[in-house]
Amino acid sequence: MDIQLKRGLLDVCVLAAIKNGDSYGYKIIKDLNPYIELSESTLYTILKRLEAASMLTVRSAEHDGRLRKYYHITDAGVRRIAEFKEEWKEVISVYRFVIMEDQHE
Amino acid sequence: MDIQLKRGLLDVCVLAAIKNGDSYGYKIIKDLNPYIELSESTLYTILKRLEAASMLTVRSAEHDGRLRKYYHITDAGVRRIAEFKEEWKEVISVYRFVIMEDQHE
DNA sequence: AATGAATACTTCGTGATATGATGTATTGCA
DNA sequence: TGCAATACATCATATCACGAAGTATTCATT
Repeated sequence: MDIQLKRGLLDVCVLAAIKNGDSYGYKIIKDLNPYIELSESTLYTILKRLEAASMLTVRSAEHDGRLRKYYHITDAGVRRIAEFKEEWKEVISVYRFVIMEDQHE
Repeated sequence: MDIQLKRGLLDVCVLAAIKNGDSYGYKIIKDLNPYIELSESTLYTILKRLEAASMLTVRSAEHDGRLRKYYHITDAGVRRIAEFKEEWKEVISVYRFVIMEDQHE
């Protein structure tokens, strides 16, 4: 997918990926993969950003000797998803404009 | 609208705005305004980018003593809109993922 | 035992890009 | 005379996705 189109979706995808149960970096990538591709560097950047914005909290845990950082969504994170859904109405309106102009031929 | 969401839409909006007839900067902003807001500096940056990518051509004309630069869409520009419509299917798939996770409560 | 793939997280540099600020210049209205 | 609207231009800045490179462990295969 076009990188510019991704920009508006990635943050919310990550929040959605942890909404129904805490998850960790590697798993989030695997879970999102069928819908949207993102690299590790991208994901960890996003996780840090969302943490700084208090949209998720982190807890470290050891699993089979390996470190895992579990991410938990906050109320602000849940609200962010709700906002996204609201904004989507505007996105659809913009999409319709493009289609309308395109089919005007 | 969230700036990140805009990023994937602006270029195509500008192309759509000139698809059915050449237009100029100031008019493009007014025409797009009901659907998506963008400032002059943003628009002129986009127009330059699209011109560099051969998605539109420019022609200067004088109108009431004032300079106007009319922008004309190229075949590549038309193709860009078609590509956008294809990519939109992926966007919808991502949106559905977010909704699905959100309503999982 | 050794090798490599998979798991798991981290940091850094880079390029793309939307936007505010600022500037120039003309037209038209109050 | 002054101000809003029209019309285009440039610059600096902040945000962000991503590749590259690194560290370290587990597990299956040879």
